[in-house]
Amino acid sequence: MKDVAARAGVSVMTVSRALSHPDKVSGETLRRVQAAVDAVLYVPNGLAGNLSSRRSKAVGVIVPGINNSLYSSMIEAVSATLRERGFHLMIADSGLSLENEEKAITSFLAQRVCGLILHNTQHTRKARSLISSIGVPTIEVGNLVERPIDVCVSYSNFDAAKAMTIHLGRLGYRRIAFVSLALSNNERARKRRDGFLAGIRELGLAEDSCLTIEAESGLQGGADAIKRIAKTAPSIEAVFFSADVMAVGALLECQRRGWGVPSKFAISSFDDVDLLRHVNPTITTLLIPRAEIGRKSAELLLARVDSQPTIPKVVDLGFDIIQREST
Amino acid sequence: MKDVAARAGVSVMTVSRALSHPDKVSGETLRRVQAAVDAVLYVPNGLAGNLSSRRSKAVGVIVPGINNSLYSSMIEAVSATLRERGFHLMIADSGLSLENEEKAITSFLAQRVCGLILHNTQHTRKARSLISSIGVPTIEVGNLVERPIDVCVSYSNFDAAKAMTIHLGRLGYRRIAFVSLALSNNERARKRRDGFLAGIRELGLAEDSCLTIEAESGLQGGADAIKRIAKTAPSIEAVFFSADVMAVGALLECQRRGWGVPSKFAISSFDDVDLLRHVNPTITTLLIPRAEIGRKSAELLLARVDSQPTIPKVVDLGFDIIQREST
DNA sequence: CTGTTAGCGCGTTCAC
DNA sequence: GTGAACGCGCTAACAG
Repeated sequence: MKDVAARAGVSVMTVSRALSHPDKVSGETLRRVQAAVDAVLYVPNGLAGNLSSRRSKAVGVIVPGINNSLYSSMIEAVSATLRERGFHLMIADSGLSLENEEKAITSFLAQRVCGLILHNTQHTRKARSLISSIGVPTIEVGNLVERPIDVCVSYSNFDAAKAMTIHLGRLGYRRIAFVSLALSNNERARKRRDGFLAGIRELGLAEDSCLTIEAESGLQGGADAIKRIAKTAPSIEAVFFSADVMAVGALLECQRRGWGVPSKFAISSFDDVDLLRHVNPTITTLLIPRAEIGRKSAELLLARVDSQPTIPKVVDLGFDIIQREST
Repeated sequence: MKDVAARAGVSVMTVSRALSHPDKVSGETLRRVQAAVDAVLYVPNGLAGNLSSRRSKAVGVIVPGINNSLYSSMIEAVSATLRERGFHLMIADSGLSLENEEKAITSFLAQRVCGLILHNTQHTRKARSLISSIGVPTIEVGNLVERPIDVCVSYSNFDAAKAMTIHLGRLGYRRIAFVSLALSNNERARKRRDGFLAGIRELGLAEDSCLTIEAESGLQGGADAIKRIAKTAPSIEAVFFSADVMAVGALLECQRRGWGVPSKFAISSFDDVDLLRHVNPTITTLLIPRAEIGRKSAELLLARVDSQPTIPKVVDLGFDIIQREST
């Protein structure tokens, strides 16, 4: 920056202003500075600027898995929103471990991110106290909580699972199975299970004619689950796969075995991934507004960073049921 | 840090040493410092440290799309490798636009990242000169180039497409169609097309009995492409979908129409996404070592950052052909 | 509109 | 083993 100042024949301060607040500088000076910047291929040192002004333009995002389209569609929306506003995106992968999340938070805080987006609503004690003692704006995503650290932007896993269960009941299915990811260490999965059970009760169905099982994620997990159900509970009429692409794995397994869908098993899923619209039959599912959650989170976070006044503490972005051929 | 020093009854310098080089400090002092750190919930300011030591621990990664499992599986591997070594990950999405890439590079350089990973081998002039004038270690990924800016870690799109084409020829298919993403603005797609044509020539097939078309990405793009081929070139025997999940979209469309695969159309794909193993028939494809590319890129980048001596300029991680039921 | 002064919070370099 | 001074590159707060 000194070089640029010398070359333009002005002070360092003027260069700084010309770059940060172009309107606070005369047109002539501005031109000279810009010419000098181009000549030297000057790249301002954002770190030094951050240190001096005591604020950074980096946002930290922590997700359970980067290579999972549900999270990455949210990240993409966050990324686009941040870029529009000139902010940077730092990403860490917690792999559903609270300890890893805590490490990532510590690491982000050490880099003085101006805000955090956490795809998780459970945290270690230390993580919570760190965030609140530093006072960094934080958006929690992935589940609706009543008392967020700061701000929560999400849909309700409980409500969504309950709504789908009731939807299946209204379609006439009375023996319904619920397949989820491992419940331990996964609050979202537990909330969905609770929503399912609430739906069963509200429908007035016999709880012992229904079923709750856990499965591995992925297509294989779904295929395994449907085989297990056929073997141990053949009277089941509908299966609600509450995560991931398990429903597709189950459908493909049914095709391999010549089992009709929905005649032998009706199938429903939780997220509207592209694939569900392309298989035969198309699969009934919930539409979770992942991209909108990302966009809204980033917007509210930046509003918090600008310390804009009243911001809602909890934003429920809802969900929709997409009825298709598989139910 | 001042607070910590006062609380521990030592100088700021001693605190700094206790945190960075614990072995250079007496056990007693170390204990007192750590107690003070815990008491104040002190989080060291990494930015200030970077500024002072003139190096940061952040790596910038630029991909054409965050929400694309081919890139995100690479990113995940990068993320894991960086975390092991205590480095941070910044991500930007260029959307296949060179202008956006240049902006992202400028932005990363301003944040003084210690290295760059670019999923792209074409860049604007300004981007190239910026990188080389700053001299920041840079890994290019996504296509094998002879003269990389710095280091290139990839597979060869040309060789892979050629190998698959020859594989199809050896299986007896003589009229082969090649479906790719839009060729403009996409060097990888062009290299694959060139590889296909080279394969056709090497097989000694009549070029006019073959076909090259462009399609939209995604399942729908594949479905549209196979319909177009059936209509305009029904004599085609095998279709090589050179990107994304188009092959699955095509297979599902064939199922809807009752067209046998491979009897009416043989189908092959480019990346071994999980789905290809689960549909009926399973789909022949290329295995591109995306995760290994990510891991290797991160490792070589960190080696460059540590200014380790001789590093290969071009690393070819190869590919494999996975023969399945669809061909 | 422009320049001057004084740090931002840490690491480096020397002394002690 | 420990501490004091200085500077990294920039910007906030004044003064001119």
